[in-house]
Amino acid sequence: MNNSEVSKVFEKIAGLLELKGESVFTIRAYQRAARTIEHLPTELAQMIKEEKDLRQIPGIGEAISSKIKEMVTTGQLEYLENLKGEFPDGILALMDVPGIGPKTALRISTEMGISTVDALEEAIVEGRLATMPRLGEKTAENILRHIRSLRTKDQRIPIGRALGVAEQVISALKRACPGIHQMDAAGSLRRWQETIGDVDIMGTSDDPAGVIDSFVGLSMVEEVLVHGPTKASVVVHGGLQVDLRMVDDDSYGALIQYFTGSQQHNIRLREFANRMGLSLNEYGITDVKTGRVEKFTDEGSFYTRLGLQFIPPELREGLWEVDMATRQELPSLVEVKDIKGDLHCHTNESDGRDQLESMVNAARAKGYEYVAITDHSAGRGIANGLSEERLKQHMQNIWDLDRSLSDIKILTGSEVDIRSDGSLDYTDEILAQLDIVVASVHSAMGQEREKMTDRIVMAMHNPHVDIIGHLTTRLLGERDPVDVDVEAVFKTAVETGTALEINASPERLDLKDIHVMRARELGVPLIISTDAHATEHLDSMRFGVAVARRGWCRSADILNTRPVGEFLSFLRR
DNA sequence: GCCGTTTTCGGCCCGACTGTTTTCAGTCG
Repeated sequence: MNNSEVSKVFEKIAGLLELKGESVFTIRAYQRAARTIEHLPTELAQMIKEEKDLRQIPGIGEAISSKIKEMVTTGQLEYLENLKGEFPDGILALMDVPGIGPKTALRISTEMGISTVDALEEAIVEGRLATMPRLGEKTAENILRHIRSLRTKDQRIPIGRALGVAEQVISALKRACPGIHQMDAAGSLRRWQETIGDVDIMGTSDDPAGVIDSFVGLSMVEEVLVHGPTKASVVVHGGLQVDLRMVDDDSYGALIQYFTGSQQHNIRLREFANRMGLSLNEYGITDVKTGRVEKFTDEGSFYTRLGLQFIPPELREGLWEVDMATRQELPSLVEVKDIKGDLHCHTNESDGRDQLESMVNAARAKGYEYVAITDHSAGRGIANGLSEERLKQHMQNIWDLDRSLSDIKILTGSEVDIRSDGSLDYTDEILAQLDIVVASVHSAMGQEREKMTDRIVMAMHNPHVDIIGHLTTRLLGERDPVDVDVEAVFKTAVETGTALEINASPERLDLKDIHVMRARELGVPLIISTDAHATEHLDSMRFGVAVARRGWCRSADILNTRPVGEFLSFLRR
């Protein structure tokens, strides 16, 4: 069982314990464990293999630790099976509908004999649900709406799209309303989580009501859900929900802290504050004894008041960040401005849109010291991959351009296919002539775990391979990751000195955050590249940097923060 | 069920909204 499966089991247990009327603190303990495990960088199975004490993980004690061991070693959990037996089938599915909690689910199930969402929908349409005591028309209607929206819209959307929407909204409002003082996206977007449920925007202004009015009137707005004087919710084209909340300047710090979350981070922070005799909410910090409330115009002073180092939003997942901030031990995270070069770019010689010169000029405009041109190898026929002949000519063109420019070093490279048997798409002679070789999987993605792992490990043992591109080949919301033993790949990377790419394309984000965290722990060389297929894609670097930050990377953990000379000596090592 | 700069026992984040209600339970984030 992998971590996400274990996490889901604990979610289920929490749900069933709610139905059972178990202590809310027990329920909360399981929920917390589930969320923590979801964000854990290391596979629990790996930790057990290495005989690590699972109780080192925050929120995991004796009972949960032994349940994890049972699951990982036997593939099931007796406790869950027994618990399930106490309730009708399907009841957890009912609880997945927003608006239906344990109490309602139990009543629907026992009093009406309904155990599926479909049957529930039918009952509502026929008016049967509304006849139950304490469940009126409005409740029934509300549940129906949620059932239907669960079916019609994607739950979470990739961050690339959500960020685009948020930036459009913010810039449109700033243009329309000169009285805006501050305005930022909060929530999972500000934490740069890879998928986003809805967009939360906070702001302050001379004329909050005017800003709200402009917001609901934006051309991209399809439906207005709520429209009050300080808060509004809308649905924009594509079905994404956007909330805007306007507050007073002196509340802004506490508010954006609160709405940035995560919920788990806020809980940790509030527990910590409680031990200091302070109580936190979205309006400020209250001294419990005196009842005096302190307000904060910015988030930095909020954390400072608690005696904490500022915690970057990307770290706010409720793991160790609060503890480390108390000791001022949070790392200084890598930033976009630290990046000195992009190492994965395509031109129109293979499947890119723009010419070599354009791509290089775009990289120069970024102030990069180096850029690698890595068009596809021949095996990618569909991507207009380069034969050895064409590659040689392409290299010549790159050398010529490189000689004519003094402010940037252009590296000759290739994104070479790792074939299904682990061999590479170019001969070693050709690879040896390139400055940089990115090796990636583009085919036979359905291979079973062992074969896929061997295939990639074999490529890493080729001395010409510098970087493994987009390790899992996933496309967010479109294509699942391949099944690969990530731990084995990381160990090989350390042995062979092969770097792993954090592919910054917002469709990929591959490695993902928790993989980056684990890779960094193990000392895997990491680089961040955009995989640009057009000049504007070079802007995606910020997504890759965000993933690296979510993996707790400092600039020293990322190879392409090194100046050109140092980077070239890494390549020639 | 977890956890500790008061505690190995006795606490556990905090507030808002909604609906069917005469004071609140249920749900959500």
